[in-house]
Amino acid sequence: MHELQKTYEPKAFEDRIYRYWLDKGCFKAERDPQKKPYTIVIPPPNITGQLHMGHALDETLQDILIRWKRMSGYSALWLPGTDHAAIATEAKIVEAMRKEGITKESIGREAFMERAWAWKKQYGGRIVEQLKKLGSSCDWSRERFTMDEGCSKAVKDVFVKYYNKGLIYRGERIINWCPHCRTSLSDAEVVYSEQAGHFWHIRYPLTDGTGYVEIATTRPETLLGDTAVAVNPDDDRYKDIVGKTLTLPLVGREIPVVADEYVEKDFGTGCVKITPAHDPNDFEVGLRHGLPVINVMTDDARITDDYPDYAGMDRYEARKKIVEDLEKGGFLVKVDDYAHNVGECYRCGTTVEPRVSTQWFVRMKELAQPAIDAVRNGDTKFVPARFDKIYFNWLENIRDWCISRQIWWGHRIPAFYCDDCGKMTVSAEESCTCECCGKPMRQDPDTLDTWFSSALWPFSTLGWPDTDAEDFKYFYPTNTLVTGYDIIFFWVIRMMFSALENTGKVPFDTVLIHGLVRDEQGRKMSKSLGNGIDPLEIIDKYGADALRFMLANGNAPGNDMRFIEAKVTAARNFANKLWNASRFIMMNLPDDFEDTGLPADLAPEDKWVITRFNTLAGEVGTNLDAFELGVASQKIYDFIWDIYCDWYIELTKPRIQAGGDAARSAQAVLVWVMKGMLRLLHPFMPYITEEIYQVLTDGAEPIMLTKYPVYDKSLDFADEADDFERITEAVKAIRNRRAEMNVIPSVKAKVYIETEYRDTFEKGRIFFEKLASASSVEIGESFDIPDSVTAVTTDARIFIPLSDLVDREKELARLAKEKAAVQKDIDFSSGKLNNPGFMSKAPEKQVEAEKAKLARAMEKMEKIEQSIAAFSK
RNA sequence: GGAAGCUUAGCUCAGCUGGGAGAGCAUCUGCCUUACAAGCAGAGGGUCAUAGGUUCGAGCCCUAUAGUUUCCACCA
Repeated sequence: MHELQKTYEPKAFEDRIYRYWLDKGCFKAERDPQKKPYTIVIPPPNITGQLHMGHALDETLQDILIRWKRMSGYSALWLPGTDHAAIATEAKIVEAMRKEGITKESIGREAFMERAWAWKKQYGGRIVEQLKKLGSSCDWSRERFTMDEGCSKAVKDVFVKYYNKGLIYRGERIINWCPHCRTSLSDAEVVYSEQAGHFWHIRYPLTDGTGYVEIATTRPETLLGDTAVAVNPDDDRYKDIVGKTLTLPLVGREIPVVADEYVEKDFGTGCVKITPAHDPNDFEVGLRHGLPVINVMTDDARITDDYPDYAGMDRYEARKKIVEDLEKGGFLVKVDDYAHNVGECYRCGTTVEPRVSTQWFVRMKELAQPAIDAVRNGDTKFVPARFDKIYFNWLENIRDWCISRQIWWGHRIPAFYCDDCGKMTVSAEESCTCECCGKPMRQDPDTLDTWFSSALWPFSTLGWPDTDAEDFKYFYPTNTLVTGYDIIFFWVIRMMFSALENTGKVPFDTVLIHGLVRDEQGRKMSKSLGNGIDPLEIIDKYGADALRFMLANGNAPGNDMRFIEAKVTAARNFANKLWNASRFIMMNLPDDFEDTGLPADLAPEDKWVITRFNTLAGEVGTNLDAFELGVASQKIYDFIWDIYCDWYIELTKPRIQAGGDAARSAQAVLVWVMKGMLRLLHPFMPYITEEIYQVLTDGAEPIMLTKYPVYDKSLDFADEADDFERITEAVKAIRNRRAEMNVIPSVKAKVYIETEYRDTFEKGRIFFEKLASASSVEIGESFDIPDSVTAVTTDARIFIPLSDLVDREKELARLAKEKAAVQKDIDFSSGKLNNPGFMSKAPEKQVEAEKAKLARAMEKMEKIEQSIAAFSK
């Protein structure tokens, strides 16, 4: 057995403890038929990622839950893994190659994939190692990756199944295009930000030469692809020109004027240029009116060769040139400043270009409905519940999901084409031969949206599509999904409908939503602001336990929190407090101490602390059941610091110093409560609790595999505990009086306690000496000690004869003030009890409580009045 | 345009199904009382944004208003 070192230094043991858990196989979940399963699948961090505060919060909450459930008798599985992060990873690799002067195209798909896998091998494990520093009790033997064999099989199977059911289709649609990543994006992958732009007003002349219409646009370069101008059918200004044609400036194309409800009469000029290939709304208008779709840009947003004057220019150069040319040609009417929202790629921030192209889509309507129903009928619930509104809102307005990406790193779309006859086959096979021509088919070059595979994560990681897989049968559906509100759209929704469609069950029963960790000023932590705080640095400085406690404590689910270093310091100080308390206990244990549980001969203070601990255990369980982790941790903190350290340890000191049987029973209770509170705290601060427990129990067993305390009726000594508080109340009253009068602790004074609870106070005699600086204690029915300091509690009048310090005037004034305060209590309580409404409508429990309160106040009032009378003599 | 959150002590935030407002930090006063100065004992500090309403009773429920943050939609 090693001893605890004098100061709390988390660095000295955290890594050692983590290895100890790994060596003992503590994280490994067994499929124990005797136990109930409890499963969490980790939101897989990107392999490109570095641990940030968001992860730290997310993992901490999951680890608290999984450790608590594991200690509560569940077969608890926390399944870890990583996400291949298609676009983000490909971007990193392309960037690395660029530095070497290589491009994707120059080395080809196969060589690129080799590089990508090598990159994954080298860096993909980095974030996993960082997770371990936090103390995450993941079952690493079950670690998965979204592109491993099993997950890839699940992806293919789902794709083929969806296709055969008509849930996946391929078609030419307008999609969000990132010219930098050169791929399509889903709606969820576009973020909007307001930007200062311009509104260019341009004249389009009527072909018959009878005039012109004026349109306004924020993107004049798209003029090249205009195939109509639309007006509102009810707009009298333009009634006559509907059906006529215009001559498109610079291009010379003849385009019709069409009438469409989409156009708002009162906005702009009431005339809208229609570019079906480069605007989602225009695309719809185009469909309604059978307009041609003319794509004017390449995949990197340059003008195509069809427009020689602008060919090869990027869209912003082209914009400039086109505006100049319009001006020269007399078509430009005016330019207004205009702030508008611009869509950007969520990965690289490049302005998205809406673009018509052939892509694969998931038909969402049929899939969305069961996902809506599952939350509506409570199969899955959000914590806090308000997030279901966001969920419903998104699902009810969902559009088809564009799942194909024009990148190479990811799951390749399992569709094959025959170049001879044009036949397409969708198949999970590696390769296909054309049914008609018997020739090898060419696989679709595109890959799938990274979220397509993460949507299957809760079941693909457990062995699905093999529905007989033991893990799948035992651990699925999972229980709690812990994630930030910012990825409800990306992930939670897609897991919901994917699980319902493929497994017939919801993927989890609860979604615990947390907020963002912001900086001290409340700003979002971001790379560009450079205000991010590295969790690893914090762990290095204060320990993982302090960071975890800070993240879990005093925060309500779903709310953002600020990262304030002082809060970590406070958590570290708490750990230090616990550390020192355990040192105190251990240095006072005899070498032959045998831990045989609670002794038979419990002192009043023992029953008091045991009762309070027992109550705490009950409350913590209730709070954890309700996912109120912050409330639970606060209660544990309060108990350890205020009850155990500040009171109970002090209360045991007389017995410890006395030695013998008294000391032995005190030691036994100290150890018993210490072990209990270490267990309660363990999910929050796993390292320090394990370290102390190991030393305290001489390495008998890991605390993380012991039983989590729950309320135990046989340990509830409520009446005796309440009785004991007459003593603590009196001690506090004496301390209070002494402090007010600036009497230092080394100045001892005799204490006379006048009370009807003489037995109670007799038992607490020693505490007045040790905790209230009493030189000696007299307990009696009635005292008359002139010129003494008085302290009054509900149950006692206490006289402290510090005659030279007593100022009668001040003392009387103080008593008068106290009297007024108690009088207020009496008025309040009797007011309530005299209120017929309260008496007839309030629950009986309330009425009884109020009566008891009044009785206590009356008792105290009587004592104050006695004291005033004595002083006034 | 639609939706949600927040507004509680100087600061950062808790406050469970409505029953006389709490913590940490900061401030002030004492104290090295041999587990802990990363500590101990005390103190001060709040018309719980505003205005109505429901209720015997409202920080908590309802309505409106103001400020603030965020999400969704996207009128060219």
